[in-house]
Amino acid sequence: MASSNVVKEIPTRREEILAIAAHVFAEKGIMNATVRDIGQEAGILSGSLYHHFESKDQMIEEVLRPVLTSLSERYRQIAAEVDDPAEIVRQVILDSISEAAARPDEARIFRNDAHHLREIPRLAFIDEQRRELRALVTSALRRGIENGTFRDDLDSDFVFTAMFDMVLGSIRWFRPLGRAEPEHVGEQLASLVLDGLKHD
Amino acid sequence: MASSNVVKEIPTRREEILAIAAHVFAEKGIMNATVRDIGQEAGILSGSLYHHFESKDQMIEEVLRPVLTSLSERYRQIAAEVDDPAEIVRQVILDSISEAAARPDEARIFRNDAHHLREIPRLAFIDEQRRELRALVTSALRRGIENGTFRDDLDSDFVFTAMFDMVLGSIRWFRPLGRAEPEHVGEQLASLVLDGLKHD
Amino acid sequence: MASSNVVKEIPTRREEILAIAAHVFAEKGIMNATVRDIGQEAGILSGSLYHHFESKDQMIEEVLRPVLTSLSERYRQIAAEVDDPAEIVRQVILDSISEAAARPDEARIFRNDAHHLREIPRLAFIDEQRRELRALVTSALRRGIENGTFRDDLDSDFVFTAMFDMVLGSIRWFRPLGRAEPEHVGEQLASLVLDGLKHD
Amino acid sequence: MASSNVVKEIPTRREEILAIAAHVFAEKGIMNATVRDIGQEAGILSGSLYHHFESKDQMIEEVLRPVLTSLSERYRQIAAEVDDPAEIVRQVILDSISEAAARPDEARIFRNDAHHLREIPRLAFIDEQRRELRALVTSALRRGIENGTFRDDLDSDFVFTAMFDMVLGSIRWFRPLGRAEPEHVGEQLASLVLDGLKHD
DNA sequence: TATGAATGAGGTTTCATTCAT
DNA sequence: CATGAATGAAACCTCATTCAT
Repeated sequence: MASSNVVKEIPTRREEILAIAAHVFAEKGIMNATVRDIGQEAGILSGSLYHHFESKDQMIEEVLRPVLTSLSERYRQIAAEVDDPAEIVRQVILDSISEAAARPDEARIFRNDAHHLREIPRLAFIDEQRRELRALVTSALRRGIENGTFRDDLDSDFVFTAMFDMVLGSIRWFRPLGRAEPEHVGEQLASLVLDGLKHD
Repeated sequence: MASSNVVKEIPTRREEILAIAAHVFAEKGIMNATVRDIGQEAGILSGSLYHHFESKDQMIEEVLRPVLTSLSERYRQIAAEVDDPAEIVRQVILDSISEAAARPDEARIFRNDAHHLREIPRLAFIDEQRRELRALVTSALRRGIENGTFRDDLDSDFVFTAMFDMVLGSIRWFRPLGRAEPEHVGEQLASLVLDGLKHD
Repeated sequence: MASSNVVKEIPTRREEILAIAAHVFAEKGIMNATVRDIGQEAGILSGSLYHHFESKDQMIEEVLRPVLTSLSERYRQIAAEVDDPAEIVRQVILDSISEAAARPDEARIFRNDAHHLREIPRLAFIDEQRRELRALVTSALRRGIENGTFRDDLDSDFVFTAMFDMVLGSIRWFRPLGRAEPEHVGEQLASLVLDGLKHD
Repeated sequence: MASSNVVKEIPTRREEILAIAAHVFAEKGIMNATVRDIGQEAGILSGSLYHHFESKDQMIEEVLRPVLTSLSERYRQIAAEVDDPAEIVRQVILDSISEAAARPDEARIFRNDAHHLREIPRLAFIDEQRRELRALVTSALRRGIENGTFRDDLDSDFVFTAMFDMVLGSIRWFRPLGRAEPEHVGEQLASLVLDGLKHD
């Protein structure tokens, strides 16, 4: 009882497999990755995976849900604590990128397979969470336009979409795959979005 | 003889099927779209597709190659005719988006399935073409940094990647699916990249 | 009318195609050769073959029947004209090999696909012709045993089978594919069968 | 532990299926036999075969390789132990026929489908093994010619080919399909090759 | 005669999933 | 917890054949 609160849990076999599955999904793509691939990587037969999980879709869900839960919390915190619109945009970008860096496999899955995820019924929560995030960001954008921080000739929804395509794309740049530290990537991206390419 | 120069050719059955295939690929994703889907949409049996094409992969190739050929030409023209780095960036964005608007199915395929395309051997030309484009854009970015147009604290390669994630993402906004004219989307995007969100 | 008796006919398109088909069948094997292969080699589409022939099986039949008819005649002539059993065996081997040399494609088909031919109903005549030949040869063998020319410890049917496996196999040795003239191959084979490997 | 050396192993499901596959291949021919045929004979669906084997070609390989391995060993033993060229020829024929009698399905496959086997890449070992055997036999033949045992007017390579066409052909004569015991067939064949049809 | 398009049956293979042991 | 065997649906592809033009 005590241990479960204080000490980092020894991962159960289930969690081990989930981590492996995440990696396989990221590496091969959700559609391309077979349960056999996952079993092989885990050192068991594909059929044995079904002692731990109901289906491949359930594995996908359990891989992705924690990331979104965690992101959701961060975004709510930002919304509650930060007031300046530009700072909200910056924090959302930095936090998203930091989360992606902390869970690189999951981030790659979102990046590469967003399209396919949408067709899995039990993954509907992804879209919900995205709507929540969109509301947070676009409301900040609109406030920024009102108070004169942001230009008024850009569509908020459009800017949100573009921002997040960049965020998801930027994970290709993280070490060790790419060449930059996640913090650096986040700063460059936030700066690009807020200030643009041109000087002043 | 004269007419073949002036009048738009009647599409052959092969071209008809190719257009249908492009749509199915865009709609369902390359991996998810089956040859049966394509056959059904074309009103023939899946096996009959092999009268026109050698394989599903060949269809994919023939769907995508023309877009890249056409883009390649445009980019070379820009490189040859435009000098100002900021104008090059703007033109590349506008032309890419206009091409995406002209061939919405193909654009969606690139957007949704880039990851899967990379694993099809005969589609290696996509990566080559991407490298060519990257060279053009990053060289303009570097010149812009040198002559003081662009900020010198942003990595050129990184900016290129981010730009193109946005370009591909922006196709979701075109009419009739979205709500904006492609020209408008292009201008917003170019402006966002060049000037950023913030006023001045 | 006169010309058809004296002059060698200009081959009709039908006959041209038949020759091509024979070659394709020989090269790829009857099962492996597709009507598309034949059409391609003939410079027309596979469907167009059906203006000349009812089916692939009919093509096979028309390719093979003339060889058997011709062989049948030769064998009957030998049976009618030759008396000495050893000479009959020798002549049958020489004539079979000379026929195989004259129609190399057909010979290869018999050699490689005998097994498959047996399953095509309209090719039943092949077995009939084989029975006829067997009767001729084994009768000569038995007469040879009776009159003391041949050893009496070898089974006639078995010797016939062995002889013809060698005959069909020997076509691999003809020029230009192999290294010997058909006449030479025939003499070696007849001599091997009649006198054996050992001296005297 | 001890038992695994003494008692004949219980065949695994894999081995069972392999034996069934060998039979189906022999019966219908390699090209004509479908994986569905094999599955049906094994009492499972064709797809289930792929739990045990990677492909139809792999099944063919695993069916044929043991025969060739076993033959190879026998031939090496003969080469090591026997000196007299005529005896080598006799032993090679007898052993080949005894092996063919022990594995009738595999022998029929070689006999009926040699031509098709050559086009399966992973079956290249068949040709290698054939070359090894050819070297053994032709070297014995040449030594026999030198020491006066064999006639010097027959080409060694040609005799080898003819011999083996007969050996493969002779399997049609084994009980229960044919009418003779394999040993008897072997003796007749060896005697025919060595001494010929004619008396002395 | 030939083309171009299509059929329809059947081929090999893949894969998520189930279940007795 | 895991294995080993199997299912069943569906994937891509092949090919002899047909037929309107």
